Amino acid sequence: MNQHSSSAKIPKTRRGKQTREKLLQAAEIEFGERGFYEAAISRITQRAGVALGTFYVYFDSKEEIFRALVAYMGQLTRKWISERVAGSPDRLTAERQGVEAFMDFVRTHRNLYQIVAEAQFVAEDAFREYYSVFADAYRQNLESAAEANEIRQGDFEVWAWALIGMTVFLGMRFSAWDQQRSSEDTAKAAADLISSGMSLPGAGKHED
Amino acid sequence: MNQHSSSAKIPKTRRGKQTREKLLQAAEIEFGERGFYEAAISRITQRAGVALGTFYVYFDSKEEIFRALVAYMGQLTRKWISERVAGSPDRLTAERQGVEAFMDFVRTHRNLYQIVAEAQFVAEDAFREYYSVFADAYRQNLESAAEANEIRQGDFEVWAWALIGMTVFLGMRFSAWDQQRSSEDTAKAAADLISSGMSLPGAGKHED
Amino acid sequence: MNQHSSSAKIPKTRRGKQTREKLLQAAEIEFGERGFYEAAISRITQRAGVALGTFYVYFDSKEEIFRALVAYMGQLTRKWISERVAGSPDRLTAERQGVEAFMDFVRTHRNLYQIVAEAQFVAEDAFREYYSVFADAYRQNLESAAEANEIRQGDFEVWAWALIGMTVFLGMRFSAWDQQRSSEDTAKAAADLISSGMSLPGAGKHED
Amino acid sequence: MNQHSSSAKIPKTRRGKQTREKLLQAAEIEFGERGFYEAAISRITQRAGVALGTFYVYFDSKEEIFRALVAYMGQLTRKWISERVAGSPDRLTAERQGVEAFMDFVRTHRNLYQIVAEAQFVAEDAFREYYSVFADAYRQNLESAAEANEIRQGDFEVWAWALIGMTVFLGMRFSAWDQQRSSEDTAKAAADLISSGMSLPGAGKHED
DNA sequence: AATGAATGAGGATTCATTCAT
DNA sequence: AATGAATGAATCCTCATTCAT
Repeated sequence: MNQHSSSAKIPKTRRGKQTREKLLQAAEIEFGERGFYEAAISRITQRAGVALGTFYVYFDSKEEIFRALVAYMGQLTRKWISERVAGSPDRLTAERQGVEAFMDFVRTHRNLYQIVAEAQFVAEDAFREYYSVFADAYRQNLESAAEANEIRQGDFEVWAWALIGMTVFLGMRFSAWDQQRSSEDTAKAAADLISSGMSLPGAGKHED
Repeated sequence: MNQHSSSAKIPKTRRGKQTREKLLQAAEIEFGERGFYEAAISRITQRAGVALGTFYVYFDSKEEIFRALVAYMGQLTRKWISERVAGSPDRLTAERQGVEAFMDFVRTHRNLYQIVAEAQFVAEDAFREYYSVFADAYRQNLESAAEANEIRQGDFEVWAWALIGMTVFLGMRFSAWDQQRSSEDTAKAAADLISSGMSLPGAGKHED
Repeated sequence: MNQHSSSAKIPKTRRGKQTREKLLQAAEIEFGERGFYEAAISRITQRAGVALGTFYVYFDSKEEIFRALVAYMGQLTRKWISERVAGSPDRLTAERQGVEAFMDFVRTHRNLYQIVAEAQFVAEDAFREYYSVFADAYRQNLESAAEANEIRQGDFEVWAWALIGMTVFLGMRFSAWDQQRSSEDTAKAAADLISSGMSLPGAGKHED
Repeated sequence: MNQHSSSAKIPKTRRGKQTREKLLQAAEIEFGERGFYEAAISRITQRAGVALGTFYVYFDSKEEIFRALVAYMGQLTRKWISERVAGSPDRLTAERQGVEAFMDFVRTHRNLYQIVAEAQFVAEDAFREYYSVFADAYRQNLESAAEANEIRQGDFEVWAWALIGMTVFLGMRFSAWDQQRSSEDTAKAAADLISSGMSLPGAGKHED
């Protein structure tokens, strides 16, 4: 199951597939550690244990493998989170679990987080794609939850992006920068804000 | 008012100050349009109308001027937002105005937004500084508001970063990527979420 | 009719011969369109519909197939021209027909012309061979014609090369570059010069 | 008088001009000896005694310096020939002197001849330009000569290209390939052909 | 202060050729 | 005969930085 998409140059033999995979793994490390611009193809091939030219047997350019990686990250992130969120009793619990899952994801895959973040500058379309997929799914979830009367109505398009931004920044601040707070704790505080808002308990809602 | 200054090489003559300013302005455009890595000092000096060597009269390196720019952006953003938020009757209104102000800031200074975002990879400390200043102020505001009984109690450290993340992503999505929605509209929806949360109106708060 | 052959690696099976032929044809296009240096073996094999490695079953190197092609061009050009010139009533008519034939050859086989011309740099010996064969034949024709009293005596060695040069440049200028003039017209003007020279009709010949 | 044209990147100091000139001279040797494709910028700069990067201070690319060289060759060739032909008593003598001059030019500047010839593949427009300038001048000379009654009327457009082709091939064959025949001798034989044609002395001219 | 020439390390990419299967 | 994966030398070009004037 060759997950990492690309264009042509698909290996036909088992050996080829293995080599491609080795390159992808090496690239993940190299890009994650040094960033796109400081990364060197030669270092990727060295890490992969193949000759420089071998890289170009499987990828057209440095940018192409980067994009392939971002797309792969998308799959990986979604899988990671959906597994962790699956089976939530309700939307609000799912929120908390989602934030926590993402924070743990960043802790576990710091490199991958770097790659996605830098895609904003290197391959903006891939970057947009990455988050748009999340946003779409998010919006649908919110709609479903509203229909199921688990949450109230709202502008879910905006909410989705707001929640993603919140999650990403919490992951950046409390997972990538330092890990002084537990993911669980942080997620709980975030879920509290999301579900109840900041206004005083007694205050009537929808006051605008 | 030489806003940008940072470390050494401070010009003494009036002419020197002008040249430095011209370089900073040129750098803002160049970095904003092409990003740090694709930007070239030679192009900055060309834009500024000075010789290549002149750059090194005022800055030690490419990174230094970039940092100076990020720091400057911090001042600019804070000024822009605080002006727009000043005089809010309450915290909740301030929230809405803050989001809207940031979104408009991104619309107006797209280049600057790029620079700050890329600082994450080029000058991480400057990037952290940029947001930490916001987060600290935010937390204090929340604390004050809670004391003034405008909002309820909460984990303001987390809330501050969550709110910043929301704002940044909404700015990215609905100001930088496309502007199909008005800032006002988007900010209102965000403020709605922030103040009241997603849970059903009737549901008792603080159920955890 | 394996016209192209040159040195080693001659295929024994029918299938082998076909493959070799396919490679030669693909090479003709590739070299003709892109020139020797910009041509790529991989593109030749792609065009031929075989794997990269297959190339080296039939040819030792890029240069070898190029030489084979130049030799083939020689045969082709001579055949084309001699057919068009055969049966000329006299040398002077043959001249005109020869120029015209070459010009049409260039129009019809623009790629081949490119290959021969570039051989000057890639395989100088093959290039010299190509033209020397023409020059030798040309000289002999002139000698025969002189003996048959169709033309006057002269330094046929030089004349032969001069006439070839004329023809090649006319083909280049008025067939390869643009075709604003008909081959017939151009050939007529050239033949006029060749047969009668530029000097005034009355002027005594052989004045030196 | 910076003869070698180019685009921008014009040196402003004396030192700069000298460096540019050194590069041009080194390039002439490198291109002449190895051809465009086998030539290496690094070898050019080595020969010129400057660092690799210095090349790009004065030229945008390998192709650009090559073009500059071809243009320069044009001036050089024209100057060489016109000096040698100046003062010819009549067109026919001028022809002989022209052929001889070109042949000697090739003997003396074998490298330059190579460069121009290869331009056909590397920079076709520069190549066309090179010969078109000659052809235009040639045609005008023939027209003037005809008006002065030194030669008869004819299709001078074609004649000009024919004469150039003749000259080039004689230069190639008897100056570049080997020098067994003297330029003088060869030119005389060529002039004989050009002025009187091949047809028998008695034969009426303009028989078509 | 300003200039602009010079530097050279660094890196992406191409491609002819080899070879195990 | 045919395949296609692997190789690595070769080369162009960029650009931050230095320095003499």
